[in-house]
Amino acid sequence: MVDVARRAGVAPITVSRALADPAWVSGSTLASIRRAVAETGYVRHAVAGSLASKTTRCIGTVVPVLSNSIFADTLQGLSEVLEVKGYRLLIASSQYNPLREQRIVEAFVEQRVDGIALTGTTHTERVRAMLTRAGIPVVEMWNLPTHPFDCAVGFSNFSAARTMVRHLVSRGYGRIAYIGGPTYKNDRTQARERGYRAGLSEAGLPTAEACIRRTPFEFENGAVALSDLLAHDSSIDAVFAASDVLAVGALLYCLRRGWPVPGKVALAGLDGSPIGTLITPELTSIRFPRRQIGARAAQLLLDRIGGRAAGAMEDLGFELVAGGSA
Amino acid sequence: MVDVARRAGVAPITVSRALADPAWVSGSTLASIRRAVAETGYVRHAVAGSLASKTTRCIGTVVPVLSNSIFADTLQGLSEVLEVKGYRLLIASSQYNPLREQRIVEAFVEQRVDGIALTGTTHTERVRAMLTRAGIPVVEMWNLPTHPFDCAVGFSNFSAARTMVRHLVSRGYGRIAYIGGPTYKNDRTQARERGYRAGLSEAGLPTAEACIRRTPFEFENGAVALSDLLAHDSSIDAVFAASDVLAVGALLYCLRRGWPVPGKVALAGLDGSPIGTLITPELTSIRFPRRQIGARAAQLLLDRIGGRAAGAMEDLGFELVAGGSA
DNA sequence: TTGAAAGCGCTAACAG
DNA sequence: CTGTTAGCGCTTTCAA
Repeated sequence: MVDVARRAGVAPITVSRALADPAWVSGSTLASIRRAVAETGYVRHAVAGSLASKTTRCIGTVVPVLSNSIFADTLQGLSEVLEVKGYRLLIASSQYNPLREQRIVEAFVEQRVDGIALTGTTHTERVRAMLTRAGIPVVEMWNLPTHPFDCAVGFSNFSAARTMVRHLVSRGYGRIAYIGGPTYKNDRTQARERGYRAGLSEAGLPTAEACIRRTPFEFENGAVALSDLLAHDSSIDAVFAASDVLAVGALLYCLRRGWPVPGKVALAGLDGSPIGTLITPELTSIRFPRRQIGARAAQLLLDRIGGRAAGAMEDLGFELVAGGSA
Repeated sequence: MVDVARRAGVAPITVSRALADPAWVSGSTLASIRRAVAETGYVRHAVAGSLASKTTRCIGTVVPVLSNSIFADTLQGLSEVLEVKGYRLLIASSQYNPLREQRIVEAFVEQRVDGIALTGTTHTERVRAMLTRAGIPVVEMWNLPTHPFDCAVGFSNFSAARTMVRHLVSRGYGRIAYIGGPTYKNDRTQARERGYRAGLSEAGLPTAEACIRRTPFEFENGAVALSDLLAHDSSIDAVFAASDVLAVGALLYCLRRGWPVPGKVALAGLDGSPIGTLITPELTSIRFPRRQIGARAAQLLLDRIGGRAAGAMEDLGFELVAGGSA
């Protein structure tokens, strides 16, 4: 920067200003600085800039996995909003492990990110302590926390699951099994499972542990779980999978076996993935504004960084999509 | 750090050493520093550290999109290898746009990343110039460059596509249409399309522009392209989609219409996505070591950072998976 | 094994 | 609109 300044015949701080906002310097000064930058191939040293300005214009985010496209949409929403404001998004995946999330958050705090977006509401004590102490704006996404950290944007995973069970009951299904994700330290899968149980019990239907499977979100696991459920209880007439990945896996399994759906067994999912609407029969599911969750999360962080009040909590809701699978 | 040092009764530099590598200080010193860190809640300031040490221990990577799980696997491979060595992965998506890639690379250089992993071999002149000038180790992934930058790891997209056409020809198909991705500034889709044409021409089959569709990688686009192809030429007996997303979309469309596959039309894809093996009929496709591409890319970057020679080029190959769809 | 001194390259604050 | 001064918080280098 000193070199550029010398060439342009100005002080370094003027180069700094010209680069930060061209409107801060006169037209002729800007032109000579631009020329000097081009001639020298100068590239701003953002690390030094951040140290001096005490701001990195970086936002960190933790998603469980990158391989599930539902989070990709949220990341897209986050990055679109942040990009416009000149913020950069640092993405990391926790593999559904709070300790990995903790390590990621530690790194984010060390890097002095200006804000953090977390997936879910399950975090270690140390994560809570570090973020509180560091005073970094935080937004929790994809579920509505009972003990919010700061801001949150998502929907009620509990209500979504219960709504689906109500729908299945209204369609006349009475033996509704459940395939969910692993519930260990996962607020969203826990809420969905509670929603399933609540839906059954309010319909006066029994919940049997034997009609519940918990398995990682992979297509094939949906198939395995379904086959296992039906092998153990042939009276099951509907299976609610708390994720479209599992539901699609189960549906493809039925098609492979030549079983009619919902003739042999009705199927329903949760997520509203694009593939669910293309498959035959169309998958009954629940759709969430996935990209919007990210976009609003970004906006809430920017608001907080801009000094606006904390504690915002936004429920973006969900929508049941009735397909032919149930 | 000064506070921590004072509490521990040592100089700041000793704290710095203890945090960087516990083996650099004596056991008792380490203990008192650890205590002081815990008492004060001190968190290392990585930005200041990077400025002083001229290394960020960050690697930047650019993928086209996050929503396609094929890149998620590569990112997983990258991050697993880097994590072990204490490097952090910065992820950004270019949306298949070289100018967006350029902006991302500019930001990476400003942040002084220690290495960069790019998807594909199509880059702007400015990207090449910046990276060369900055002397940052670079690895190109997913295709083998004719004019490599530095290192590369991938496979021949051309050969993969040609191999699939040969397979279809060997199965007796003679009117093979093609659904590919947009070829504008995309070396991989270009190579695949060339492979398709080469496969046809070496079999003595004509290539007709009317039998080619180019469309973004979305399930539904595969359906639209297939329906369009068949509407224009009912003699088509096989369709090769240069991506499983498009192929699965096309296959689901056939199932929706009640068309037998391959009875009505044979289908083949490219990518080896998990869903292709679960669908009925199983999708004929070509599988790549997606995670391995990332893992090797990371290792090549680490080697370069460690001072080892540049210019490594690794062909990780591919494997044809014959399913019932063709 | 530990410490003192000297920056890393930039921007905030204030002044003109 | 532009410049001067004084750090930001750490690590390198050299020395003890």
